Amino acid sequence: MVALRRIVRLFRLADREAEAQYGLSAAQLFVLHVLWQEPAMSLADVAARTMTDQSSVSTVVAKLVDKKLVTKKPATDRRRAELRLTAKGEIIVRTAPRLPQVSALDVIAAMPGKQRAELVRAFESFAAAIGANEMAPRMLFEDEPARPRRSRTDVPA
Amino acid sequence: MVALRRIVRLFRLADREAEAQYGLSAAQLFVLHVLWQEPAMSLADVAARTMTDQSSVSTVVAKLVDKKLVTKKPATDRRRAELRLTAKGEIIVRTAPRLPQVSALDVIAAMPGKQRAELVRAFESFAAAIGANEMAPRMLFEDEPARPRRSRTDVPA
DNA sequence: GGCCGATCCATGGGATCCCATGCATTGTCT
DNA sequence: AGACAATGCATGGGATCCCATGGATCGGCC
Repeated sequence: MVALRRIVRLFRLADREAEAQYGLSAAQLFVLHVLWQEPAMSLADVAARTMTDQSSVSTVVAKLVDKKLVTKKPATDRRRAELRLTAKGEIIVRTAPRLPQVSALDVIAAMPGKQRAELVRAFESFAAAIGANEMAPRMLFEDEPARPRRSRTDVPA
Repeated sequence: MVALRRIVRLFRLADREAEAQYGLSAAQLFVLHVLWQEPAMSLADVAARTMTDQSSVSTVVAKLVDKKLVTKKPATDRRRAELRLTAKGEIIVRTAPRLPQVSALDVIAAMPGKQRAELVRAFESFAAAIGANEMAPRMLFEDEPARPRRSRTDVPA
């Protein structure tokens, strides 16, 4: 369906204005935004909230720490790191152009309630119909049996 | 919105079964599917239909040609190449697991007409609301003024 | 305290994606 | 025929994404 493909592509071709002005990629800006909403108690927390893999977030966050936009403080559990915006990072989130993913939420919030409910219902029924919801629980920290560590022997047949 | 993010993630974590069995990535399988629907008169044609960049398609198609799943034949205009599936490629498209992007279309086709119309309308109004449609015309070969060749001086400010 | 399984994150490897650019080809104009 | 702008694709560079894995840390059990 063309509309869905366009949406996906828009999200992919995220605004380059932030990059031109601030030297930030869309992924970096998205992580900044996520931390602006709430600091994270771990990298895995960020990964869950951005719905990307831990290893991807590790790389992006490292760059943001380099740029002094994010601080990374060892937690009590020394395997973890607490992540929050620096003052500089906060200014950037406030002044940088909005990512499509972020401004889309504004569009939805501004919708009349009835229309918004319809839209949400349509999206959710579609996500259920194509099995997208079965991908999510692992990422959303819902109660789940521990997932076996990934290995070659666990590759689905 | 969670449902939409789940959908996007599902598409990203495309089925790994094809990869395990056939050594094909989701992108490769998607291109096979697109060529199965109709051979392409050029790489740009494939790029438009997959809504990805020409350079990405160039790489993916090169690999499919290597694997003898696609043939690449110079066209009359020697800048272009005509692409079509080999017999081997056709067998694979028929027997390989369906990509979520492809099976999603089946889900939609199987919907009752009223529900389908609602869903399509929801997606299209959302796409319009977030400006996704303004990204697309260039890719869809619609009549448009020629886009200037990309160069550093054309980077949006 | 020692052992072991579980967990967290950094890192490697590979693929894909985009933008930019070079080179070959084509079409148009003089 | 020659010049030039436009077009198509391969390729380089960089970023991100995922899976796999290693090393450090933690928690539970003996």
